[in-house]
Amino acid sequence: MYICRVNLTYYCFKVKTVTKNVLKNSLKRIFLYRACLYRLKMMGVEKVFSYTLAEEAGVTPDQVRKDFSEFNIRGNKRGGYVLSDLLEKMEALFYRNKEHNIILMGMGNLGLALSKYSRFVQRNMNVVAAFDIDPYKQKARYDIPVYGMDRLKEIIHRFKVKVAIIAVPEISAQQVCDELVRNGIKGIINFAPVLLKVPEDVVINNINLCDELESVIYYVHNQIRNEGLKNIELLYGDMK
Amino acid sequence: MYICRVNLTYYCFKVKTVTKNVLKNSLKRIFLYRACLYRLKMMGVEKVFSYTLAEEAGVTPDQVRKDFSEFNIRGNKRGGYVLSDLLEKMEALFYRNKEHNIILMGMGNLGLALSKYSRFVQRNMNVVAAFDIDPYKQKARYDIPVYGMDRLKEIIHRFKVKVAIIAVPEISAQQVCDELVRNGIKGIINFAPVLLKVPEDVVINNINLCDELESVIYYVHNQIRNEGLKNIELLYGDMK
DNA sequence: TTTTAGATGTGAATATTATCACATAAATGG
DNA sequence: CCATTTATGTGATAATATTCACATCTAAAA
Repeated sequence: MYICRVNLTYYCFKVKTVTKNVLKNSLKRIFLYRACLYRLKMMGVEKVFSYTLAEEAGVTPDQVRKDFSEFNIRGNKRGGYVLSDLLEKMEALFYRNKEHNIILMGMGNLGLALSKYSRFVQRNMNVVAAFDIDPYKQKARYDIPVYGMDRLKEIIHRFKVKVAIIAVPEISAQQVCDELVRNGIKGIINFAPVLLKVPEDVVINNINLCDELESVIYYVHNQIRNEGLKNIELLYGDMK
Repeated sequence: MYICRVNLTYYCFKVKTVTKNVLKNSLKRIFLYRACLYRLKMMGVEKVFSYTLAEEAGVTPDQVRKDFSEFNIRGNKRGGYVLSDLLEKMEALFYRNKEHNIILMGMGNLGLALSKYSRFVQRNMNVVAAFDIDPYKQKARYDIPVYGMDRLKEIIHRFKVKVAIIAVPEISAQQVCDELVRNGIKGIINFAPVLLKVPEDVVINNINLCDELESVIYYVHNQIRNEGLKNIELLYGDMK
């Protein structure tokens, strides 16, 4: 437990050392829990227990409590968790209270769709500008301004942008990525179907739509279910 | 090792029992390896070793070999792997040789973008039709035909569709999902930010764009890097 | 107010996953 | 053609993640 003072106010900190993977896995489930909690909230639920949430999320109650423990999210002994409290703590985890400015690279089909995705705004994530090399797109009217790459540096600095979305064609993705990194971007969501090379201090989250679809096809074809049996038999065929 | 005969040809099968999670994790990495291999192929590489691929994918050589072993993908002792062979085997894994008909639910911003996503076609995944309740969209001209829900059953049967993409608003996602399941759909990619409830034999792959973005923001803000240090310190602040 | 029941939070135990290490096989060179 | 080198493939081992179990605390009941 550490105590420090900022502007006449004392803050009390707890320091916890965890391995990065523990955090990653827990974090993924925190997203899951949050989705469940919003659903339960809609249904009028005000208080949840670890087993309520576990049931909804398809995990064990222990896992829920352990995950909460990981992020220092605490409930009431015997009293479970107050749903609104839980959600508040989770939103705080994701810096929801602060505003985040994001830029969008590429105004093709996907970029256009993302630029209109209103949910980002609902969650304090503002797509402040898009960039595209097509001069026509720079002139056309969209929900957000579209610039050429020449104004990238200026916009990133003005809006203190740290995170970018890459929705450009595969062929130019790495080049765009390098340019972003050069201008101080620290986090990237990449929709281009390539693995981008970035320095160690830049976080990349790849979303490959084809891969996602193919993995579903694989599961369907091999009849691998989400629930039920734990072990499966694989057949490897070879013509003789 | 099992041997069976089909149409005068003998097939030799190897049966392997694995836990579902091992398969899931390995499969995810197989996608990763495949992406790396395509990059290496573009660079003119023809032969790879487990350590070449490991380096590219950011895993250990042992992991690569173990994963290959899981899916019975075999190389040449001392000779590494012939790149084109590897890719062929991987594509076969994903039933790339067969055609897959897919339907798209919802022709909003995201649905429209997905309907134009040409890469699906390149990988033998055909979006044969879209569905939207908006009569205007049913009349308008798109790259693929857009129908009302009344024709869902007919199309699914005609094209033997097993996999669907849900890109409808959150509010109607569960309803659409139920309708799909009722008509025999066994795999779903869901872009609506809700957790869909499905029977055990239906596979769901949720892609939540906000969550993905938020997780990047979380990593950036907490300076959690992808590489480097294995342990991190978390600070949990409370005002005193 | 005291007791009781019931849920949390977390160290300990178990299960799972990744790494190690080496037997094995193939290409190369003498 | 044999020795040697080198990369694969996979059991054995180490590391990691999940589940168990229980001490702890609190809300409700008596």
